[in-house]
Amino acid sequence: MSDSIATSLPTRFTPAEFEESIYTRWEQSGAFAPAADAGDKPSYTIMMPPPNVTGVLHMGHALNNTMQDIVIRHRRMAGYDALWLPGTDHAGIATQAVVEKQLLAEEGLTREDIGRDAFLAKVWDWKEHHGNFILNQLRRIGASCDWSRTKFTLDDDMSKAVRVSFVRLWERDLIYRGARLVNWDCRLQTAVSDDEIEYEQRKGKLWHLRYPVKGSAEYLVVATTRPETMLGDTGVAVHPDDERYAHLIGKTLFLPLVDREIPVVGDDSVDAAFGTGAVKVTPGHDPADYERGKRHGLAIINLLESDGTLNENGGPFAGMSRERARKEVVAAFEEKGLLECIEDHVHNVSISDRSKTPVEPLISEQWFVRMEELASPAIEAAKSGRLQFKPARWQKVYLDWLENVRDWCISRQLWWGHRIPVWYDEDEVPIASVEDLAIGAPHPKTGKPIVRQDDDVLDTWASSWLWPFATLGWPEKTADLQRFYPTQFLSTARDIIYLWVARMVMAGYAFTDGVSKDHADASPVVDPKLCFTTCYIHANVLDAKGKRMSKSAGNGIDPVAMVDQYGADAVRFSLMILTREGQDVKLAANRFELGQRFCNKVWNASRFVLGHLEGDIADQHGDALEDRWIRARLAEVCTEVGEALEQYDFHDAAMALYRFTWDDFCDWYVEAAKRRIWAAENCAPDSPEAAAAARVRHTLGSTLATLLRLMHPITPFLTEALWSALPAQFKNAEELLMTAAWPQQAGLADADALEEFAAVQDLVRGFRNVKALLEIAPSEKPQGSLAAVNESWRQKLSRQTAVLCGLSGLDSIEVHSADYKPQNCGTDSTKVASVFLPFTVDTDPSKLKQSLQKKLQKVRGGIGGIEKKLGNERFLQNADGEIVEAEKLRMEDLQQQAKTLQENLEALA
RNA sequence: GGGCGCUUAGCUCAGUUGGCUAGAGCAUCUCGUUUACACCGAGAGGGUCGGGGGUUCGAGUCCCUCAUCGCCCA
Repeated sequence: MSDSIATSLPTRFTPAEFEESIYTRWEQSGAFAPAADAGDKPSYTIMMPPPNVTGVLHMGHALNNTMQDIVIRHRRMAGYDALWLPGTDHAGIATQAVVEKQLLAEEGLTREDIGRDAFLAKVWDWKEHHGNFILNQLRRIGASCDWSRTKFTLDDDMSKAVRVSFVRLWERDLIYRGARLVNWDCRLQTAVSDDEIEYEQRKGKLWHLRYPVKGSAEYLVVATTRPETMLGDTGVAVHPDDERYAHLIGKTLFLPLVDREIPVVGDDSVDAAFGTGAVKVTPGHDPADYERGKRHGLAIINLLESDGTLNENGGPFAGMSRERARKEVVAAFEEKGLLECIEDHVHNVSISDRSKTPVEPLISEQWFVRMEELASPAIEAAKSGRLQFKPARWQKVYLDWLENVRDWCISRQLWWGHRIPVWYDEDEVPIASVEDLAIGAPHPKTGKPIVRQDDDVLDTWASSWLWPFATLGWPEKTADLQRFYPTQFLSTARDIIYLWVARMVMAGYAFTDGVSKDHADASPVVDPKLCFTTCYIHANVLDAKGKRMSKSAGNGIDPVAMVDQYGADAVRFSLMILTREGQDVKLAANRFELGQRFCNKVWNASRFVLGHLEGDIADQHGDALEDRWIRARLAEVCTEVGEALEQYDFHDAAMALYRFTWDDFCDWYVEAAKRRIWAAENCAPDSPEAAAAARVRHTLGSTLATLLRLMHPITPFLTEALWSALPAQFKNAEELLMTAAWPQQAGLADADALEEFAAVQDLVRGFRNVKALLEIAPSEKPQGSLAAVNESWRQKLSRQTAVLCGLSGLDSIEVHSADYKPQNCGTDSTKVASVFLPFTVDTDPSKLKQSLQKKLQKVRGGIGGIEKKLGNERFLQNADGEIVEAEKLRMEDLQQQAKTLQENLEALA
């Protein structure tokens, strides 16, 4: 190797020294953004799922964004007008909570203390300072998104989009205000949706309470996990078929402590086997009871203030916290002799995702969106196959939710977010408006003066469901919208299929009529309102024990720390190899060594190649078997990787590259190529050896160049660094690999070369194996010989003695025909030939014998299996002709091998 | 209660529509520092594919059932 490259490239890949400058080069080249003029390129768009603006990059983000980056890099190279648009969402509850906490800690103030406007100014201030943190982290993993189009869900144009969407739904009468039992987060004092709730198994108690029956000495005993809610009971339900209580249905009970008379009703929903079989009904504070109450016309009593303390309906317990009221209520029952017993009980508690406190079902006034009508085109899109899920099974999850969709509570009692664009006149008549309505201005419908705007804000999802098109300028018919909508690929986590994926699809159909351009000149758009055609549901990243990584459990692995330690390419490549489609990935930090080793291997193989590209390089390929073989393999791997990426099979693409690079290129081709390169070192520049070496260099260089292109989407930094060291003749004037062309056809299909070189590999393994078994030192170069099974192979192998010698570590090889039977030799046999190495004086053939016997046994086992098949009439009748033929051929091979193994063993004896 | 997924070598996982003697990486053992790489090279050992039943000429693969673990919905 010449000194200049050898000394300029370190022997190990040191990603930290390259990554930053390479990222800067990419960014400064402008290649992250689609070209100003796309010509007739078809567009390919990915909208990045916007992380929370408060967020910190975790492994799930790293995995998801790596996949998106791979897709967009591949499409960009493959000639698409490729846009990957990044952004963040304003994460109403989370962000408000962060700033409230800070405000309290630093100034001892609550948001109410400083007022709405001042508080919002503080949140914006926080966002300006911290809001880009997670996006900057994405740069570290190499994300090639178009930062110039970065969006935030509270940007002015996004806010406009939210208002327009709200007003359009309003005009279609799909928005209504109603009293509903909602999940109330008492800490954050807002409604949260069903989807923002986690269920946690907790140990609790089951209190058995006695309710006296009116006009009788009897008690009806109810069991409850929440005794304090009895203050809001308006009935007791039993199963109509439950004989224990049949006589009580229709009777009246005295509700203790509050002296209310409540009825006993029969209801099918009661599980007679649970508790006492009698259920207290609290329609104001339990969803199931709410339904029961509706069926039986029971009153709804609300017991709670918005902070979770009991209100005046709590009677003597008013003003107490839920916890205190529970103790006091139980004590009161005990005192009156109405507490039957207390059981231990494990039950599910609903926990608010955001505050991690138990939610209270609470009756309150909220805004809702009617979903049924919006859901139907989204259902149809999936059923017709226009919307594809990958893995496909997630379609069922999507459809299940849409087909049973419930109305969406879109109001949140927060300040940070899109304030609901509804104004009221003095009679509380509401009206929605895109433009602000001034206080005192006439109500557009009633003409009476507007007195106030609704205080609440919209659920964050009510802005992110517009993400695929609002980010492109909707509702304006912008050039971007026409150019990049609809999008092609959405990659996200399974737990937001409902929250986000389904709603985006609905929004696409509800709002994007006629916005996309006619793509007929490029890729025809089948469904111009379908916001993406493929929804990829990525794996969950688990810790080494299979538990979900979470901040609270402290078992997360910080992707940025992993990038620091192993390099971004190693992290990316490892994730892709480890993550099989549809399969969660268990991760420990040391798993990234896999990618690190691979990157180092690529680095060093490239060092070797680049070091030898400083000599004369021919403009023609080498013409040896191994040259033809590596080109044939390159053609195969090129097809494999291209197809895998088009189908979003990231694991398959990474695996194909790993196999080709390590096994084929490094272990076989480069090793084989050394022979001719070194042979030329002592020859004149015009010698045949020098000419051969120049052609080998061409094949080495061009193979590496193509390999770098193929690898670039997965390991962009490494390949870009190596690309810049590659001589111009291999680069086709493409200075930046990131924007270089994807190889459509590389290498050269050559079935003969594949078969012949596979035979050479078998023989090399045979020689190496015998050499090891005879305990010949690797540095020793004995003289070998081989006996080909037939004349055709004898001739072919005669031409490959040089490469066989070089790879097997032999001095020379004699090629004989099948009848060649040397004495005192160690042997092995392959499909096409037996190999022989002479014993030395102190050879102990016992290991060799053992090995041959074992192999013979295995081969005979195989023969037995096939004999059984071929001897079976029904196999011959039923199996495909091709299969039968293949079995017969295999049989011949195995019998040939058994025969030579047998003979070779006898020769040893 | 309903649905989905996992179970293959010591560990982590691949195994297309059923059809080579079930593969890889890590770990283990032996040998080696040969001018790209010890984050390396060569060789080796290691699995009755969770249990049972069925369909079939043939099952890791399809069907039934049981078990285990995990996730989602109610």
